[in-house]
Parts: sequence; structure tokens; C-alpha cells
Amino acid sequence: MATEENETIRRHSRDDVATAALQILDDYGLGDLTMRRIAAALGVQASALYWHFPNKQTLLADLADRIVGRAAPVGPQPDWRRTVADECGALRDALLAYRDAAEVVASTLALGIGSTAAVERLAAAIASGGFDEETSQAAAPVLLHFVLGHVQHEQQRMQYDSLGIVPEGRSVLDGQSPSDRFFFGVELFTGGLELKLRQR
Amino acid sequence: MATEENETIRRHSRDDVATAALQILDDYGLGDLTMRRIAAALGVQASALYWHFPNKQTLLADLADRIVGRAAPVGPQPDWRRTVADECGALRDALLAYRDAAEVVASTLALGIGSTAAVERLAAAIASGGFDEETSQAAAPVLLHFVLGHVQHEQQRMQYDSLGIVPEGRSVLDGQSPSDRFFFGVELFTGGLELKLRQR
DNA sequence: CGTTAACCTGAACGGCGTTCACTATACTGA
DNA sequence: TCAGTATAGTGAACGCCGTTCAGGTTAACG
Repeated sequence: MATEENETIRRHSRDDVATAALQILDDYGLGDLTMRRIAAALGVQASALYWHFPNKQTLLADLADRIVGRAAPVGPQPDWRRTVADECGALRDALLAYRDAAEVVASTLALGIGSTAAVERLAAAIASGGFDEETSQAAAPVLLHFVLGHVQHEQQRMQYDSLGIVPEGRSVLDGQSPSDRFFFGVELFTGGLELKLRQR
Repeated sequence: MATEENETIRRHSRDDVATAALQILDDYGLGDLTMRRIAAALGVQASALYWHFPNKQTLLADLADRIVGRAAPVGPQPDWRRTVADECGALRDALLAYRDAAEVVASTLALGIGSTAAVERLAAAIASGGFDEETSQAAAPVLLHFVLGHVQHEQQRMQYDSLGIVPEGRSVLDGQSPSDRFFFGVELFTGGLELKLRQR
């Protein structure tokens, strides 16, 4: 029972590879997500993975899409700021569901491949406040950058904590939960939009 | 003149290593910033670098500190929102001065090592608007996440463009320069703070 | 002049992503 | 039923990577 293996089935689909990769990501983290390890989990040679994905980067982009794709749908609220906040919360929850997910999504987003779904959902939520397309499209990436940056930090902290490492200095922020700080950031952002609305 | 080498001097300081690393970062990008390559530029074995830095991560953290440390000082403006915007602009300029700098800073920031200078400067700029310490300290990382995310995107785009690769779809944002989009994002955040100020 | 600290060598270790020629398995239509 | 063809995987190799280590060299100093 040293390392778990699925040697039951011999032939796998692209989906199987992605699923195994997600499992390893969650169990061991991005640093240990290697092609060889994924292959081993499937009971297969590493080179076999290159039939399903042209390279590791593409695999990671696929994982990023799967992760943000699992974000829960958000029903329309009476208040647009609440809609945006809920959408951000859903995205955050989706990211928190897998270890190092924010880093995976951020890296593939930076490469311009995949993860456009997240931007579109955020843009739609903002547009529900009555903003023109230009504003919504410009504001959505701003929000997304914050969300990814925040959750990345959050997940990094979780890893430190699980290793018993506690950073030194106390801070005024210690009283607030990560959730509080997250939604504070979101509110700042929607507040800025609100102000733009009033100035028209 | 295939690859430039400094074989003139044989013994180097920690500073020399960092300087050579920064040069390679700017010339070839983060992907090609390897210990072996830095060593070669200094005319030295890769193992020699481990006398100056315990590992590559520490070297990168040092580079990140040097990069944000080069950010130009910002004189106090009459308008606090202008102060914050200038501070963000200075940070952005510092990041744009080196290839892939945003990615370097973001990664070390996520690891909790170094780059606290940037957060402190942003927090101070925000505090100049009359906000309490708690608000300033909470808002600064929010802003920093946006700045890093934006510039990371911006630098990624530059690399694509220099390779002649142009992403497909047109967007409503095409009329605006990266600078415009950047300060739009900054304004959104300061606007959110402004709103908090008025509601008191 | 001898000692000590600073700096570097050279070889090795284990691991990584990726390629390639070849092989085996499963489905498909004649 | 059986050839033919996608589909999926093998096994070995290539060239890189970060890092370690035992031992050498050089410069500075009392």
C-alpha cells in the first residue's frame, strides 16, 4: 500500500489523465505534479501521456479549465454588487477545492490559454449593474487578478500552516478571517464601480 | 561573440551573482534563468553559486527585492488618490524595467519571502488618505495583487508580440493602451476606498 | 610566514519534460 | 470472419535541471 495504483484498466482516455492529474495535484501539490507521477498513478509509462496531451502546459491549461468550470452557478440577486460578490465567492470556492489551484489557473491565464470562462462570468456579473460593455470588459480582469492573487496567498498560507510553520510578525489583520479579507477586497472593487455609476 | 562571458575576474561577491542573474533575466527571460547559465556568465561552475545563496529560491527572492527596490520615490501629492496612483505607477515602471519581473516578484511574494517593501509603500500611500491602519493594511495587498497580475499579463503579451504571435479575437479594450487599463484598475480601487470614506 | 576564512572545482545524483521507433489492443466495415 | 486502421502504450534514450560534497585554491591578516 505504498503508492496507490489503478492497474485495473489498461487503456485510458484524455479524461482519465486529467482526472488522475487533478487527484495528484490535490494530494501532493503542484510541485509534485510530474508527468512521470501521473503516468505511474495510471499504471502507464510517462511517454503514453503524450498521446493525450501534446505537452505538460496544455495539460495544466485543461486542469485550470476543469477547476474554474466547477464553480457553482450564481442566481441573479436584486443587488448587482451582491451578484459580483457571489460570483467571486463561487470562483474562490472552486479554487479552494484543489490544492494550489489558484497558482495553476493564474499561470495558464498568464499564458493566454484557457480560463476565459472566469473572465466572462465576472464581466457578465458586472454588466448586470448596468455598465457598458467597455467598462465591464475592462473591470473583469482587474477583479480576477485580485481573486487569483488573494487565493494564491491563501493556499500558500494553508501549506505553511499544515507544516507547522508560522510566520513571525503579528498584524492588525489577524482578527479577520481570510474570507473577511477576501470580501473586503471585492467590496473595494465594486465600490469603485459604484462611484463611477454615481458620477454619471 | 556567441555568448558573452566575464572571464576577466575570477572571484565574485554575492552582489556580482545577483547582477549577473538580473542581466540574464532581462536578456533571456525567467525560463532561461538557470543556475548553470548564471555561473557560465560569471565564468564559474554552477556549484560555486551555492556559496553565495543557499538555493535558487533565495536568489530569486533577492532579485525580487532588488527589482521593487528600484521603484522611484513618489513625492506627496495634495490628492491622496493621486499619491496611490503614482505609487502604483512607480511600482509598475520598476517591474517593466526587467523582463518577467512581475512573475519573479509574484512568486516570491506568494512564498512569503521578501518584497514586503512594496506592500509597505502602498499601505503608506493609502494611509495618507486618512484611513485607519487596519484599512490601509488590508487594502494594500489587494492593490498589489492587481498590480502584479496586470503587469504579469502585460509582460506576457510583450513576449508574444515580440514573437509575432497575435491572439485572435478583437476586443472593446483594443482602443486603450496597457497604461490606460492599468490606471483604470487603480482608480477602481481608490474609488472603492473613497466611497468608504464618504460613508463615514 | 602560517593560519584562516572566502571562494571555487569537478564530478556525481536523482529527477525532470520530451522524442521516437516500435508494438499491442480494439473497433469497423466488407 | 477477418483484414485494416485508429487508438493507446512501451522502453530507451536525450539533454536539461537544482543540488551536494569532498577537496582545492586564493587572498587577507596577525
